[in-house]
Amino acid sequence: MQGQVRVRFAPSPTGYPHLGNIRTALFNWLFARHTKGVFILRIEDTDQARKVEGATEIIMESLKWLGLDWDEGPYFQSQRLDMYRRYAEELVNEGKAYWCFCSSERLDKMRQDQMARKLPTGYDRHCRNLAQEQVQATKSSGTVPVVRFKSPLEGQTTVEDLIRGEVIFANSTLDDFVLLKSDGYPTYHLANIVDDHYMDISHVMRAEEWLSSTPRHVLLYRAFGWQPPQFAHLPMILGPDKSKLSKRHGATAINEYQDQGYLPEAMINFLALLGWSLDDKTEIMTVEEIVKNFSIERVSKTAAVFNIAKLEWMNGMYIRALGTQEFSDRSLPFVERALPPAVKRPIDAGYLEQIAPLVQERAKTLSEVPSLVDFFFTSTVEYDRELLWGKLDSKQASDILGKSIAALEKTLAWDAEQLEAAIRPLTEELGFKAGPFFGVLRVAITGRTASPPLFQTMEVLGRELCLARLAAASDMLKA
RNA sequence: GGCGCAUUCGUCUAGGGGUUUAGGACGCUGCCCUCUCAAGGCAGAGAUCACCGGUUCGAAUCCGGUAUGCGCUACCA
Repeated sequence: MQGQVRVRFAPSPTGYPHLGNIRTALFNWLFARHTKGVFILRIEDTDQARKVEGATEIIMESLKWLGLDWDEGPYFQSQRLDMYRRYAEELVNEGKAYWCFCSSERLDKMRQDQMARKLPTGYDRHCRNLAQEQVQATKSSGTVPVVRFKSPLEGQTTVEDLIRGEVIFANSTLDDFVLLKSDGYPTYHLANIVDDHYMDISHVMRAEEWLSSTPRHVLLYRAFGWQPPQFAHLPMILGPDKSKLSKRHGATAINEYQDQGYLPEAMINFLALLGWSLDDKTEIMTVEEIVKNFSIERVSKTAAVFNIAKLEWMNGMYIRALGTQEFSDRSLPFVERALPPAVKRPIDAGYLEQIAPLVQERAKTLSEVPSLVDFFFTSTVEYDRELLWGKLDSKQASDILGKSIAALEKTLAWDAEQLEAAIRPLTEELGFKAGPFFGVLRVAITGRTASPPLFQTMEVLGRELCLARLAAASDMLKA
């Protein structure tokens, strides 16, 4: 299939995928979907030492959560060891690579030395020209070698980058990097090139940190006689201190955002805008719109600082756009998980749905919902009695409560309209403004000074609970 | 130290030589709405487009240099 776009997301399972990784996955996916191409998932598990148990599963779950479905894979490099070894040996046989027996001690010392003398660091090519017999002898003595690539000593290598243009590297700055490690695993460089070629990858879209090693990759393609794919190095995502985003910056793993109640659709929208833009004004977009409009030409060159305040805003926008039922359903697991243990389970979904419209526009994340709705579920509410009167005094609060209880006891239809009709006239009667007056009732009923509108809250809470809480407040003032 | 990339409001960004008194968004401030908190509406502050030279009638936009930031510099990816 000539001309078809084939891209891949190739994470290494050395940890949970963070925002930067996922943004890379997203851009690849967007490009594939936009071009009706193929999106491939490949797990680059060639580092046995840093491998993290369960990371592959989390990677796949995260992609699924966001709706980034892949068409092929997951492929695992650890299952293709023979192939990499074969290609490494092929290069050795052709004189384009060589066996290196240098111990890590020697390498360390060499590096220390170079740094101390302020010289560029890099392998000193000690084993580059070993005689055939020497290689055989050392091998049979039991020393396990690595395979190193024979980088050209002079000339330059040009990388064509779709985002950055032509980037030129002097070959003298490239050392003889390792292709095959002594444990039989390939390095990233080898496995990556072999796989990208073998999988017929048309575009390599990855983070900018890879730009420096791209000339090595170009050289490798050339050594194999293969056509390199097109490269596009994406701008990096930075923490507030402008350094590469990492665990140091707090929550960076994508699944933490899921736990914190961010919606996948908001996450996609936000991440898409980190390094890409549609125009000078459009920000809220559906995935379909993003897919339709995505292009590498509009990817920016400059690194972006991850701005969580804007993510929160955007998530709030998406939450408010949800239907009540949808919002309620998606909040349920969070409520189930975070409400006090005393609240009986399972949580009444129907009741939650009644509450939902009252809190929906007040939540920036789903994980805030439990703390917004808890007083609807507990039998009583707790608060400091001073809260009850606020700027008034306890005597006034006591009057307000007494009169309100009396009026409410006579109210038969317990809906917001009737409740307001019963209470509001009292404010004038007793000479208070509505604010402070309702404030007393609000604290008595919800236990807090900020809540959804009073009468709607009372309607949902029901006559019995409301009267009980008002009575409790009244008693509290007498005590 | 070497190599590479980048540089527009605090942050995300628009801008591809004259339409720019540099536009939008988040955040911030104020006002309106209002029973509180939100949401919403309106207004405002906030960028000598890193700096210095050059090209041009004209530069945020093109070209050099400098500075700063970041990345890479592993038998990690």
